[in-house]
Amino acid sequence: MRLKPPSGFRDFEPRDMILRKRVISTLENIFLRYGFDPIETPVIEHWEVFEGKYGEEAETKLMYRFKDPWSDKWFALRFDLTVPMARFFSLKRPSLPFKRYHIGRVWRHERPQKGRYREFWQADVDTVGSPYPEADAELLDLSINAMLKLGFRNFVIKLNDRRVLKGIFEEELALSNVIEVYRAIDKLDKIGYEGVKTELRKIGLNEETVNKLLEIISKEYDVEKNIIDLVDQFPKNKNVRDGINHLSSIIEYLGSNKKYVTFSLNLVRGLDYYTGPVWEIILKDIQIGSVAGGGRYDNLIEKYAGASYPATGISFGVERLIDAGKQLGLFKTEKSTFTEIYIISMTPKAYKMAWSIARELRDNGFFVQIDLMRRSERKQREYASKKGIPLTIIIGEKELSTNEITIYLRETGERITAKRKELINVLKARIKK
RNA sequence: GAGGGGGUAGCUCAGCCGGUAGAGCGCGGGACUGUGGAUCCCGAGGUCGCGGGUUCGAAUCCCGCCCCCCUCCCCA
Repeated sequence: MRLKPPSGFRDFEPRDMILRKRVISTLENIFLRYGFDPIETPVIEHWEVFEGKYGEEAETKLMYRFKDPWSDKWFALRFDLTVPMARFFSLKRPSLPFKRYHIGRVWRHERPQKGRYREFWQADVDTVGSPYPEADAELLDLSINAMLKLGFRNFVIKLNDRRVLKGIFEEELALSNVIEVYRAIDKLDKIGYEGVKTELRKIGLNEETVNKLLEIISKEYDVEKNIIDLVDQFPKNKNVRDGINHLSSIIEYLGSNKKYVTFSLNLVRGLDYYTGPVWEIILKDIQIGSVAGGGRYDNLIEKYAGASYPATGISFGVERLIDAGKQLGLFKTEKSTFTEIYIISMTPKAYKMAWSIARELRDNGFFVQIDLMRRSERKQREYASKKGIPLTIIIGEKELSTNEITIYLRETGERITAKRKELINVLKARIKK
């Protein structure tokens, strides 16, 4: 019997879960501040729901799909949370704008490596109904706040627009194999200009086109002013103009937060459903890929709903945030229990008193443990301190006779004596509830 | 799918010019009899990834397979 989970799947110990829950609730709290509400959808969907949404490679190689042996129907595990949301929206037709978040697992059958798993959590935030840049800007603003709240400082949001790419490469340069070209320029950060040059030649572009292309993508475009240059370069192209205008508006709404944003003509993103602005959050100090990604997908929902609904969203990669935060020393997995109080009993008689105190404390909302192993007082104390339980209560003959309780605070080594009747209040002063 | 590294106790690993297994941590218990995350003692736990070959004898040498990690690809 193999006890290890399948490749790319993981078990989480309490110490892992305590950190995960903290990260997730931080994100959730930010989402709520911007007025997004939670939904849940099933982990599997009918295959047809996913068909034609993500692109060829995702569908043929990366999705977990299977034929249900009982019904003979094709199903698949969800690949992201955006497409299930689109289905959900089309079924329920909530009022607009529909602002929802969804934190849950998704599955991708890729080769696992650092920061990449086959089962991982996404924290996805989307707005349906608004075609305007303010909806995109709100998500970027939210993202910046979320990153800051988690403790990240040195990050950048790379921003681009699919229409700009389309206008320049498909219309102006009339390239036929754009997908390959996009892939090549997407690698710019990794392999540099010379690397991209080699890739483009490999694709079969002539030298003139290669040079022109490199000239365009190698320019540093300032998010406020110089992106307008692009419009000047292609004055008659509507897609370029629309894209740039949209991006300019987003930047304007961001105000001082625009310092976290950079215009990246080499940002492409793989998923097929994006139609306008796209973005990715990159950590500068750490090589882990992007920790979040998203964009506008104005045509996706129409495939389910019949009518057109513009939408935009972003997904945070929970494991990447955690892995990166751990590596940067922002997060620690030292806590292995939520328990706040351990009650040590010295004798069987004292154990009865300990039991009744435990009940009282639990009734008052404290997280309490008491010995269940009939262990010695010494072993109970060892257990409490090994688990990192911050507060210990000791019950022995002395307490039984005087009706006073001894409280030991592990971190400071401080000892407090409290009358039995005042115990709850003394504890409440020490542990915020 | 391609390349690299690795699989020995729950974890991290040592042992590998062949003589059927060790450490540290962890885990369980005890001494210490009330404020000690201490110290000391004892103990449990391993088909040395799987199968075959060479050999009197294989964790160690040879072959095949499986799995894990890293990189590429792609992405969160």
